[in-house]
Amino acid sequence: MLPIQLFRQNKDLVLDGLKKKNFKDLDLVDKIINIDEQRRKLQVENDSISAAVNVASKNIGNLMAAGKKMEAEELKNDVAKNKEKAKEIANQLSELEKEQFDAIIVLPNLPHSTVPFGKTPEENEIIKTGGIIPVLGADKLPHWELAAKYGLIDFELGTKLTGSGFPVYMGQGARLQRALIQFFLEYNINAGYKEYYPPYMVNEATAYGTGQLPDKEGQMYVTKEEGFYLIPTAEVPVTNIYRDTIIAEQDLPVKMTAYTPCFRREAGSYGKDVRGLNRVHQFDKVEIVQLTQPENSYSVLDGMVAHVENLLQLLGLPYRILRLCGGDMSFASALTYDFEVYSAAQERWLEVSSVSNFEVFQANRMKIRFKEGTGKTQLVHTLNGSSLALPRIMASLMENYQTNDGINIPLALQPYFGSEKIK
RNA sequence: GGAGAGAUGGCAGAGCGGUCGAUUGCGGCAGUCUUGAAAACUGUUGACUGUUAUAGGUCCGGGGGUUCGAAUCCCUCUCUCUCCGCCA
Repeated sequence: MLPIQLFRQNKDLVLDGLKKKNFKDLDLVDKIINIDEQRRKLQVENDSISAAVNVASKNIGNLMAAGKKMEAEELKNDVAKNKEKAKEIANQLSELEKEQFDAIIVLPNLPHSTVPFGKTPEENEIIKTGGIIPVLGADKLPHWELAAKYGLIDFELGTKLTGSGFPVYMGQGARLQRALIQFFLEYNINAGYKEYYPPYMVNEATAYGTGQLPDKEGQMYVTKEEGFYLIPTAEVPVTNIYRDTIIAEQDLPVKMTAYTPCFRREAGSYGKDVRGLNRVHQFDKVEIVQLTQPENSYSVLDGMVAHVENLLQLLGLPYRILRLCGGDMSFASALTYDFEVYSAAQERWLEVSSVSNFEVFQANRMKIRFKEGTGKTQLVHTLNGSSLALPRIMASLMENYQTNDGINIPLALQPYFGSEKIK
């Protein structure tokens, strides 16, 4: 949620940002500013009545103690009148507050100045390409066929147990999955991230904090009795660890990592997009989250991008890094870099990580603040990224490293996997 | 699932209708003393809103009520703890 101060101080900045994000309903900005002015006027009125009532109440107490009952009664009448007026104002006030909130909550975050203009994924900016795309023979197989050939993943079995999009990993496939999780976590921990193992279900307040609610309600699974949401990413519980807290400045940056399964309903997808591991309802991911001072957040973002890039290099996968355009960015993000790896049998790029700076957008909702040296409290910037999402890494590893007699395991992964090759 | 107790500032813990945003202790910060540190002593130490700045207003788990006035009384919800039952 955008801080209201921004509207008062820099309306043009808000408007320009919203345009870049292709937000249509720009009239909301003026509406919010108007409401805010009215609201504050009423607030002042309300406060002065409260002040009068407070003084009168104290006087009544004193008069009663002095035995001047008549005068006390008179004052009581005054107070009663004031309170009637106050009630009216309070009603208007809460109405305005709600109106303001409803208007401001639907506004997306403002994009960073480096975010390119654009509406569709095609307009994302490719800022870097790395690694070498392997040359495969004509008999190359897509990962779903490799999965069947070596008995690594059973998609139909998952359909039997649950439904489509819930693959069952088995044997060497399950082991590869476990090895990747371990590898990613260790890599993050070595870079100074603290490991967390959070709940896989969260309550409404938590889902709201990171912006899943009210924006993406339909994308999450919900439990029937409790109304808990199955997490679509570890970002949700992990960032919320610091909800409603004031962090000492010397404890920044806070660096957290967590492995969790992720659950996404992803209604409306079809065709080659959902084939095999390309898009599933349950998948594993290792996430990194940082909370920082505002002035550091963009260098921290660069650091996280380098961190994820290095991980892909260790796996020897061909990758590219995209800076998302305004129209393709998520609701809450100010700047997002997507990482895609090339899956050499499908001959397509697959998104495996998304690294974003949310600036104060999430922190404002969650009231995550820090205390400066001067004693002033202000909102932190929140950042997160995947390092990494598992299924598409699996897909690309399988396809790119396939040989006639098996699938090679990259060197960096071998200590975790326990052998050099899947046969 | 059954029975009982409780939720107050970073933590511990008082307050049970009026000058309480809240006694006190610990912790934190600053100072005195010291070559330095510790100890001791002194002072200071919540958040939000708001004003040019003062001021003012709000907040004692959430919501509602009684009252001129509520942390204090009533209702309700949520959560925590203790005991019993059940269970991996």
